[in-house]
Amino acid sequence: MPGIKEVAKQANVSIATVSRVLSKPETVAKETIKKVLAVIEDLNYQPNAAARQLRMSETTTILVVVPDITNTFFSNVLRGIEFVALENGYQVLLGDADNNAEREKGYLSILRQKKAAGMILLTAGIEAETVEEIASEYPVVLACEYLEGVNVPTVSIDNVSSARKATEYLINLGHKKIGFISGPMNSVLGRDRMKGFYQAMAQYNLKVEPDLVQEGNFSYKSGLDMMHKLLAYSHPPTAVFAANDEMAFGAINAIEQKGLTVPNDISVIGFDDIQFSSIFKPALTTISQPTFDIGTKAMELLIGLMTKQEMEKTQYILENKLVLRDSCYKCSR
Amino acid sequence: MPGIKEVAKQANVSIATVSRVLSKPETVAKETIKKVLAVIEDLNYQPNAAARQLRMSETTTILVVVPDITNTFFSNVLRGIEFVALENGYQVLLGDADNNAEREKGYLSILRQKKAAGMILLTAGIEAETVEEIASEYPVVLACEYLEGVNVPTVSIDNVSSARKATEYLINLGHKKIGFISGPMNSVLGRDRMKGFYQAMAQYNLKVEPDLVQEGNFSYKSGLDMMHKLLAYSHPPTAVFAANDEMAFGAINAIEQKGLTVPNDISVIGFDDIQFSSIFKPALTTISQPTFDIGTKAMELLIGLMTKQEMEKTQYILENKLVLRDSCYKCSR
DNA sequence: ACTCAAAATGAATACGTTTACAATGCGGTT
DNA sequence: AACCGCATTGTAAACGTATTCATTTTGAGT
Repeated sequence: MPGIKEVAKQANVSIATVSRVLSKPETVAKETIKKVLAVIEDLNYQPNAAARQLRMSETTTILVVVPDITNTFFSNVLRGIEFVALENGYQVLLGDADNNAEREKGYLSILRQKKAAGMILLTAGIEAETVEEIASEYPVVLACEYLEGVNVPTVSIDNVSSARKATEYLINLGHKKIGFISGPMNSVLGRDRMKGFYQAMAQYNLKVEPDLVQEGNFSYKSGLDMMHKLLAYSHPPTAVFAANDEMAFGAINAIEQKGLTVPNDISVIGFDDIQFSSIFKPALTTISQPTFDIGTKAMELLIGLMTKQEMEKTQYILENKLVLRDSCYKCSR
Repeated sequence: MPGIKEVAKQANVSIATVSRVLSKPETVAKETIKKVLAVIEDLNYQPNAAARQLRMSETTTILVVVPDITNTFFSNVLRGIEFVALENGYQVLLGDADNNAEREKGYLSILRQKKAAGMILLTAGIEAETVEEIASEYPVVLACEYLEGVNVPTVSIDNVSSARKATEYLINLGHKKIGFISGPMNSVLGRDRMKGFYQAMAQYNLKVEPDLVQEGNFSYKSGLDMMHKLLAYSHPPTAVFAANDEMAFGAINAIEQKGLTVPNDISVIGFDDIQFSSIFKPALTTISQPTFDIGTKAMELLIGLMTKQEMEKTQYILENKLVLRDSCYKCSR
């Protein structure tokens, strides 16, 4: 409630001095600083953010757009972002796109209104060119997804090679008939992981049967449904690669509903290594992403952009690893 | 980039009319509106949020403080909040307290700087009196937790009676030696749920053995550890009530690690009904909270406070229900 | 054609800061 | 004594918008 001029009056100085005490203390006499600080403390004065922002034309808020806040994978990245944001005096504005490209687009106005100084996109439901256009005007970094040919600072893992790695693991276990439950084809993530699957199969001269590739939408239910579809074929796969963990859980439960067991009858591998993957039974073999690190790195990158620092590098591919647990086993057939 | 005066110049009107076109269109001629709107469209003009906020001394941002963004229980509430926030033109600023009261306190300055018009607390790590003090100065609503004797608008479930209900269910199944894995005693949630447990036991004249009550911290690992402790006693319980689902998972996995099965050897009931509870095996019997609704209701309440509407009611206790799944069974001993 | 109320517009101010610039005071140098 | 440089402080102007008040335009009624 009290403004800077109230402080100035009580401290018997000009408002300029008060302002300086807060932002450039080295230019004001120690004696005065002490006096002013005392009044500030006394009145519990806090500078008005809007006024400061207007004057300086810069804000300390940034926007993070998440496809689904409920997914622990994303919320972990978010945690990383918030962590370094806070450390550097930034606040994060949350935009839950709810898997809806239109809603995602709506958040862009926040940048235009200068309510946020920059943005981190945890997904790209919107078209690549729109992203590039926005990025040319405002500080933007892409996390989790790598957009081919788009020159926007990015931090992610290599989804293609990771998916290849997962598939190879299954192949090396002796599996030949391998099913794939993909993510939605309209997402980069979905397409990249599928690409990796095909690469691995081709590399080992294994034929991928179109019937054994089903498109899910990253949800538990789609994993369950698609697995049931796969099980209905005359020659079901001996191993299944699900493009994320939640779908893998669905697949496993579908298999068990049919009276079969994982990994003895069918092996299942997932992707992401969310929290529950190690709690689930059987514990899920999966690709682990450094979610927290993706978040911190993305935020560091964004800070670099916003403060116009010279950047040695703007594309980061973080390491991921295959974590071996109990849901895969050697092929017995 | 273009300001209101650029629009004014190109439309050949004063900045006042441009402003009016945006905020009070009914006071300006249709002809002019069309002209101005065209220029706005053309220049892709967006009003500067900081300037507007400074002039009107009100912002459309609200702050939500979450104890742990990673917990799907809270992220679901958050989703509800964001949903109605967006619908009403508000943005939500995220504060992840990371289960740290100090960090939680730090977010209060955001209110003082007027960066946010109000706040929703999804937890109360800070003391009740601090909350009340803040609430007397700014619009604040409490969600998820009910603070005894604190007159702050609240939406939650009745944790005490729900915990009682869960315990009663176990008792009616014939269990007498019932263990309890509590939440942390420094949280209201933890204390309330324990209170319910004791009430039910007392009501049925069952003795609660101090050894069978263990304090966890709502994490999977603490559930696992505490259950191992319970199993180590000479007369382990035949049923266990875990104060949240994650600890229940830990308990179940601990039981199975000992070669026992749930629910045949020991029944386990949880609390919250997070997403994973129906996926887990055995599917978890638990108390289901209307998380999304808690979020929407809390945000509606906050909007009411911020717009100074007359409120018929400021304390909401939402319904919860016991969802029966596969982790509990009749006592065989 | 003239009047007058109502409708539409413009000029000017305030919101609470930061900061460029000017003003002041002080000690030391010539 | 006059002057200079430096440290400290104050004055005033901006930032982009909303709004009060005054002014102009419009249109209906005579």
